[in-house]
Amino acid sequence: MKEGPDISLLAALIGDPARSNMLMALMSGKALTAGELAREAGVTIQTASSHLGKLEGAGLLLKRHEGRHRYFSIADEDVAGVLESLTGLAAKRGHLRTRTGPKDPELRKARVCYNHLAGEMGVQMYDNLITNNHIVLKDNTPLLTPSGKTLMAEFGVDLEALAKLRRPLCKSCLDWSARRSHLAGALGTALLNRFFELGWAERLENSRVVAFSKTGERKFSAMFG
Amino acid sequence: MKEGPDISLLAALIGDPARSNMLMALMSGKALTAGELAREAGVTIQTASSHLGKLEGAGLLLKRHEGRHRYFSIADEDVAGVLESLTGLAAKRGHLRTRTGPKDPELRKARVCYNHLAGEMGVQMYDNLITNNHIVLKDNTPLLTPSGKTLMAEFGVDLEALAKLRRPLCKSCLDWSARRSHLAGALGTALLNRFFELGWAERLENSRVVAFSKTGERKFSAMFG
DNA sequence: TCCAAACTTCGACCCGCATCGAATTGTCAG
DNA sequence: CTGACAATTCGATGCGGGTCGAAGTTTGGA
Repeated sequence: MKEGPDISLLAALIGDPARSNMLMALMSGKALTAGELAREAGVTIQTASSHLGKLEGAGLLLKRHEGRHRYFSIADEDVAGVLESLTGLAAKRGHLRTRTGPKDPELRKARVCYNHLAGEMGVQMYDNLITNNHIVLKDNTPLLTPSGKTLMAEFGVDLEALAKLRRPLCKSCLDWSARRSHLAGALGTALLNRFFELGWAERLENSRVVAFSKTGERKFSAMFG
Repeated sequence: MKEGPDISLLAALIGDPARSNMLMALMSGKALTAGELAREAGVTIQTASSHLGKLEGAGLLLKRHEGRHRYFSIADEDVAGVLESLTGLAAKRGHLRTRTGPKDPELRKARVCYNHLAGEMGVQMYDNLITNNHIVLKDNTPLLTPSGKTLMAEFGVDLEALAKLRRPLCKSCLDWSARRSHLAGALGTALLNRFFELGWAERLENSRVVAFSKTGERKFSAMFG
């Protein structure tokens, strides 16, 4: 009967409100300091430090020293995937947070998921890439076709640089708001960064919202609509 | 900051060892009584009843009355998906249960995942269906092609009956042991049941192991190898 | 060298909840 | 109706762990 991995350790870790708040804050993809995460979770810095130590010990977070700051970030995309799938189930079951902010509609439209674009616009882009045969799915992992590679090169994405990274180029990630998939992986990250570079969009402070400008959204639609 | 669903409730629910043991036992796909689940989790029946009430209240389990027994089962495939993804992460992080039984190799080879075939043979079957173009992936959801439909009909799967169900015909599910996808959904369930009907395999008591006979495995390989 | 800021460690408190005993309800068999 | 079994409810207990105050450690700046 006692077969397989033990999920209770990980789930209990995620199950504490202070820790889950920190994890959700880190789903913005940014690395945050212990102090920022403490404010985010609404606890003192001592408590936060204890939590962060446990999360790091379990392999859910990475810690990076920088001067007298300690920056924490989500360990990898597997962790991000588990958090998004849990978020999806919670949304479906109606377990919403008590204070739903006014930014909820913007979040559903376009937000950062760890390090790539999620929300309606993320799903739209992913669908468009597939229907235009720029990406094909093979055993659940998206693959860039030759036509996709030329498109990315024209758009200013350095595919050779991406290939040198250890990360997989393409991954799919389930969207909790749209309940559809969007593009993750190194390419997903590169595309989102390119949107920022081109001035199509910018990140709202202290939020996961990705705010597209009028012209930015028009160009996005022209390319992926 | 307080945006999106609250995952801490669900995660805390899964995070208790007794409850996670029950959930893992129910991942066999069978409906189990409160007493069986209590034995499985190693707690008294009163404690189990309390846990099961909470799990049902949160929408993770379904309760069915039958005489003086109450049968519990996983609520739906979304819940099963979250549990499998958590299991995958736990396995990768090495959070194994204390007492790993001798059946571990058999589990990795072929096991039941909620109600369909998982493990190496499950992945093998899924890969074969895709490479032979019996299933194509469209936006992460597998679709049965015409050639796939004739194959299933020849194999004795009543596709019309499956279409009448509310469940999606095909879904993909991430495998914690192989870290690849296998086939879930109504078709995945139907195929596994057909293997049992044909005598190719049978379930080991009190376990998720699917034991193929020699001839059963040979025929399976001839079809999906 | 001294101080301030960021963080960690230690220790104590205390709330929450898992756990089980006892009693209650419901169901089946005779 | 009675006894046996399955499960729920209630109440009491006890432990684990989240929380924060205070002290200690590391780093940066003056």
